[in-house]
Amino acid sequence: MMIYNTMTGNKEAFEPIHRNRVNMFVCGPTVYDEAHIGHARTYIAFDVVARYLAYRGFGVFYLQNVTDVDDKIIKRGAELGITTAELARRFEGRYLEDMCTLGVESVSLYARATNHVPEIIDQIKRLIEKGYAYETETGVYFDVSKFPEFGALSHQTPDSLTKHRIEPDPTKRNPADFSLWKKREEKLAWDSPWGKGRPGWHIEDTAITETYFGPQYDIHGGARDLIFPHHEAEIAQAEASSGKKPMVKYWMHTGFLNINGEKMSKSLGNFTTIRDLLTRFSPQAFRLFVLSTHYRSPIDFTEGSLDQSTRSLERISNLVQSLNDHMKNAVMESYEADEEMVRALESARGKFLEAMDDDFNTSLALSVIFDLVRDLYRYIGDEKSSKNVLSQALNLFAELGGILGLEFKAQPAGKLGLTDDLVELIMEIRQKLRERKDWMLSDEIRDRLRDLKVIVEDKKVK
RNA sequence: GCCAAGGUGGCGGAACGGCCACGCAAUUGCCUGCAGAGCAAUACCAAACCGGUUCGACUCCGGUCCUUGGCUCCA
Repeated sequence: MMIYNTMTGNKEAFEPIHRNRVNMFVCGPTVYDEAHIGHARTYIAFDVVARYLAYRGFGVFYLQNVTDVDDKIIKRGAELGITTAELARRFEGRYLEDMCTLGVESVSLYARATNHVPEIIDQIKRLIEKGYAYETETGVYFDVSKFPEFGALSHQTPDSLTKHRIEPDPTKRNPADFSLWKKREEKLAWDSPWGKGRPGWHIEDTAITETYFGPQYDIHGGARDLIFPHHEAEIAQAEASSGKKPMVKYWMHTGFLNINGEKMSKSLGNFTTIRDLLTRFSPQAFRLFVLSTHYRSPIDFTEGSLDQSTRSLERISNLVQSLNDHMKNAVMESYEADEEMVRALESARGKFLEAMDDDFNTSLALSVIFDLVRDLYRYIGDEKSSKNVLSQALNLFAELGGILGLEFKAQPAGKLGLTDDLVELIMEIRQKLRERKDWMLSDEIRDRLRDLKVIVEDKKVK
């Protein structure tokens, strides 16, 4: 199994530190606002990574932080006139709901920054003791000049990192030095050896990973924009405080999600939240959309491509529906075509896993599924299908769908405010009309139901 | 300026030194009472441009042009 490692810029054979256990950390959200579809892209991608590792027999511990202390949270809380804790809990709750809707269910533990302040303080203390950090009137800073590897992940040398957009704190020795502890006399503050204050941006992640994983672990993930400075800072803090290198064996980064070819940002007004997305498209269609591009590539969100994904998903769901229908009438017989079909099923699984083994190539893995879909349509089109083959096929779709977090099921009618029984009743009456060849009325029923988003697809009248 | 990724058919999007990706959309045929679903077939040289290597390049090498992202807010 190969994983592309941002640190080395190469695909590397995946070998966890502890035989078949995988410790994996992905940077979670700062909970000051609704989660957007960029978050969704990244977390769906890593959900599939975790699912696949588990499928491959690894014991996966997937840890994610929730940053609930930050300038933006404080600012937003003040705007809304609520405490930072209230604000953070509100958006944390909404974030978890969104993830649940999107089928992101592989995370083993969510860890709040504010629940790990003692560990954060402890780590900062060690950094000062070892001479990697220094205190000024405004806070505690990491001295980048003491850590020559700073910049390795983003492939930059420390002296090239002199540009800055935000005016650096004047008490810092070097503009590239970053904050570990901010001295603040605000409501949201903790006691520390350096007086009241709160953690800097990067330290919560290394304190959390050290708590649960120790100084070294297997996979650290996040979106590309976190490579610098966030992940560089994490490496510096963790490796300097523990003395162990490397902190992380495999660095994985997802590509950005753009909207209509533009970066998503509040100032451009193209900021789309997960909730907004889900009023227009199904979570499953969005997952398919995300997985049809490799996780490292940028992906462009447009209405058109989501429509495409919706239809693509229907192609698979329609097949699974047909397989289930055939199951009802199938007999325990075997046919000539069976052997070939069973071989195709096995071969599809093999190719699917081969694609996933190659740095989680979900796009290629999906093409294997679509090839199989066509083969199965051919198979059941011959009207001779054995129960054995059909159930093997259905099991395979459940198995592979489970890896991708896709269910391949038709939308249930219940969601539309109609009970299944009522729809069944209408179907039965309409079927009688069709037997009498009352096409006018049966077509009208079909059209009217379509207006209600109930799609009727007829088979041959016997 | 520095660093990184990339330019593939009408669209989305993979792999690969020579063979059909796959999906969506389109056209035709089959099937169907019709529609849908589905099957089959078709789409002039699909590969940003210019050189080179090679029997052969979308795929390798060199150069040019362009796009996007990061450079301490950011999944």
